[in-house]
Amino acid sequence: MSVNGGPTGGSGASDGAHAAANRYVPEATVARLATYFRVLGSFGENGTTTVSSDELATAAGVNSAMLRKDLSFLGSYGIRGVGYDVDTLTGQIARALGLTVHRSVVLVGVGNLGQALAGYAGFGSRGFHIAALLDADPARVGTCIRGLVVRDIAALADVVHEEGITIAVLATPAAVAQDVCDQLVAAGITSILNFAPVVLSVPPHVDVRKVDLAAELQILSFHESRKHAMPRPVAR
Amino acid sequence: MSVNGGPTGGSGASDGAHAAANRYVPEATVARLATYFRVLGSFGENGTTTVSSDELATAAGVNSAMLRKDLSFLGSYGIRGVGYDVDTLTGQIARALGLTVHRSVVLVGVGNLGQALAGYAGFGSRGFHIAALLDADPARVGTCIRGLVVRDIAALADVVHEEGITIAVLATPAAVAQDVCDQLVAAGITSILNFAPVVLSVPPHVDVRKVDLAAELQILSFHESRKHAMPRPVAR
DNA sequence: TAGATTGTTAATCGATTAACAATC
DNA sequence: TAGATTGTTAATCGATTAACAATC
Repeated sequence: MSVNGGPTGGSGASDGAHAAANRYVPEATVARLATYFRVLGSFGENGTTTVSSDELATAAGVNSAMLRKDLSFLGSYGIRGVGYDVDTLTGQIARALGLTVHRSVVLVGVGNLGQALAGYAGFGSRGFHIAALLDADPARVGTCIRGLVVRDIAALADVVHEEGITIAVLATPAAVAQDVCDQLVAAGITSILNFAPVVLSVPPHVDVRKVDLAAELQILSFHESRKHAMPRPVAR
Repeated sequence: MSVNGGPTGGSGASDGAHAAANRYVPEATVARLATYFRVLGSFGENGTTTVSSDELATAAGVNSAMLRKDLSFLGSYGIRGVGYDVDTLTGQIARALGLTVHRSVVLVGVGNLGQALAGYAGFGSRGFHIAALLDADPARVGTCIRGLVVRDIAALADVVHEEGITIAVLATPAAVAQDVCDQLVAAGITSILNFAPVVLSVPPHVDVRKVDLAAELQILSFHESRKHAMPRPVAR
């Protein structure tokens, strides 16, 4: 399945005014829905009940035409001349993102980065519960991190089945990431958030998203070079 | 400037066989160059001296036509019928990404995630040096993390000027991220890697890339919903 | 009604891919 | 030369944007 991109399969079926339950949603739109969801949360906390596409787009850092197009994939939940009801829209985006069902994740690899992820408050506050921590290092197994006992990677299949987990966060060293990934897939995991700087091979039914911290800096470095580069002489 | 996207400005100028120093490079290509660079590193460590576009593309998880097109933006460094020399190509990508000059970064916010980033070996091994750690919390200032003393955020301008830093990693709480961002920009930072779940406002000459961990899980959640969704009855 | 704002269309733009001539 | 593989073209595909009719 797609690795940080590629279209989201769906029907192209007909639809009534609100019958948008399962429409095709472009991958680029899905990524932005997560941003809209977060920004809507801030509006809600402020007590704002209604937002226009212009206000929401500005807060999310996108063009308002794009915002309206994105939202149109979910259905027609705005009111012309008025805007969007914050609560209604929040709920619809939550539904679209699958956040209305409880989602537990397993975190594999509690080294430097894994420990930080285990303690990252942003997961909990935004709909995800880290249900288990796993590691292969006997020195780490049995230790307690943020109230969770680190279990042996051998318990993976048990943990996944007991808790009904389908999403894993992979934060192991690069050298063992593919091996652990294979174990995750064998245990029934179908979505992986990969922090190890390797390209994972997975079967087609498994989604992988990768976060490559050094690559992000390299991309910034590319733009830095351009900013400070001497203009080239024009070709004669 | 672009926020995780948007084209990279450049000339469209003519070029000889190897005169690719400053050509326009699409943003999507820049992101993949970082992957090619890492994969080429592995080939080099293995002692491989030559790779074909097919081998490199497979290892990088992309189509070989796309790989060749990506590389063509850098110039013409392959040999028809043979492939690419690993060292030559590695060097050319390093040059394109601006990794041939030393790049120091400043990390602001040494909380849970910031501490992990400070200790993340992947930065150092892939061309970046964390030159300073800053925090606003007096309880953290003066502590030592991975051999670096945490300094007060008030020292930002000094640190940036002393070390010639233009890239910052922002790992503060969301509530203060925009304020700290403004300080970074005022101090002369022109590239920011943002881990705080907020949309940052920056002037046009500043690049921001964001890493939103919860958003990544939400995107996976979206696809999970689709995988397990009941097929909708066909409209009558 | 007049003003405001949505939802959608159509144009544009950028990215991906297959195919193949060039050439090692 | 024959075989292999690059670099580039052109077609396709998907994403973004401006503009505006629909409608609250």
